[in-house]
Amino acid sequence: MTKQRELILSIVRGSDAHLSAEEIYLAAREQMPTIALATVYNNLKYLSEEGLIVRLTFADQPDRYDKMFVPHDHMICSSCGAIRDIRIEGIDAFLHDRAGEDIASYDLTLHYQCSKCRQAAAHT
Amino acid sequence: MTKQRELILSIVRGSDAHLSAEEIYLAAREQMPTIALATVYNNLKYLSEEGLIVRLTFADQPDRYDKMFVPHDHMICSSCGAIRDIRIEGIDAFLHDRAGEDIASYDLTLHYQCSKCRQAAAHT
DNA sequence: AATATATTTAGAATGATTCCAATTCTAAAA
DNA sequence: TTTTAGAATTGGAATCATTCTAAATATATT
Repeated sequence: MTKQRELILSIVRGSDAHLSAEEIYLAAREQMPTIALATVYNNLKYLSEEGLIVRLTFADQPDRYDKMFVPHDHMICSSCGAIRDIRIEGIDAFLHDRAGEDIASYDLTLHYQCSKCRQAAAHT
Repeated sequence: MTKQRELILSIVRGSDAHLSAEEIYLAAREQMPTIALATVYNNLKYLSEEGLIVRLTFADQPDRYDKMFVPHDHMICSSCGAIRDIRIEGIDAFLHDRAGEDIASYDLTLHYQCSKCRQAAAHT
C-alpha cells in the first residue's frame, strides 16, 4: 500500500460528499503537493475494483466515488445536480425477488427537485 | 421537423437495440450520406429533452438511446456489457411509496452475468 | 544489498460530446 | 411567390474526463 493510495482512500473515506476524481486530486495535493492526477485515477480504479470504494456514474458529470460503508442509493436534483444518499428499505430483497435472474448488484438513482431549487423556482 | 430529425427519430424507434450516437450516425448515413455527426448529437439531445426518446448512461460506455414505448429498466452483463430490457412489476409504486420525496423519475440498472458469458466462464 | 515487481509521474493520446461560425433550410408574412 | 427571420445543418475545432505510455522511483522479496 503506497502512501498515495492510502491518502486517496482516506480522502474518500473521510468525506460525505460524492467526490469526483478532480476534487480528490485537489484534496490530495494539499497533503502531497507532488501527487499526479494519473495516480489519483489509477488508484480510484484500483480501489473500486477491489471493492474498497464504489464508483458512481451519472449523466453529464464526471464519475464520483463513494465510501459506501452502509448500502444505499442516490437521489440527484434535476435542477442543480446535487447528490444525496437515500436508503430504501427492502429494495434489495424486492429486486432479487422479481428480477428472475441472479443479480450481482444494481444502481438506482432517483431524480427529483431538492428543497433549495424548489424554493428558488417558487418565487420566480 | 427536418428530414434529419425525422430520420434519427425513426432509427431509434425502429431498433430494439440500445443504440449509441455513433451507431445511429452510421445507420443514418445509409439513407442520408451527407448527414453530420454533430446533427445526430444535436437531435438526440433535442429528442431526449422533448421526451420523445430516452438517453441512457452506463459506466464505461457512450450514452445510448431508447425509444421506451413501454416503461422498463435495464440489465447489463458485467462481462460483455450487453444490455437487456427488464420489467419489474410494481417498482414504480414501490419507489414512490418509500422515497419520502416527490420523485420525478428514476434510473435502475441491474448488473448480472448473461447466459452466454456464464457458459463461456463455465468451461474454462 | 540485489532483484523483481508494482507504482508513480508527466505528458501525450483517446473518445465522446459540445461548441462555433458559416451556410442552408423552413415556415410564416407580406 | 418573394422576403425575411429564426431554426437547423455542416465540418471542423475545442473541450473534458479518462487512459495510455515510457521512464523513473518505490516497495517488497530473496
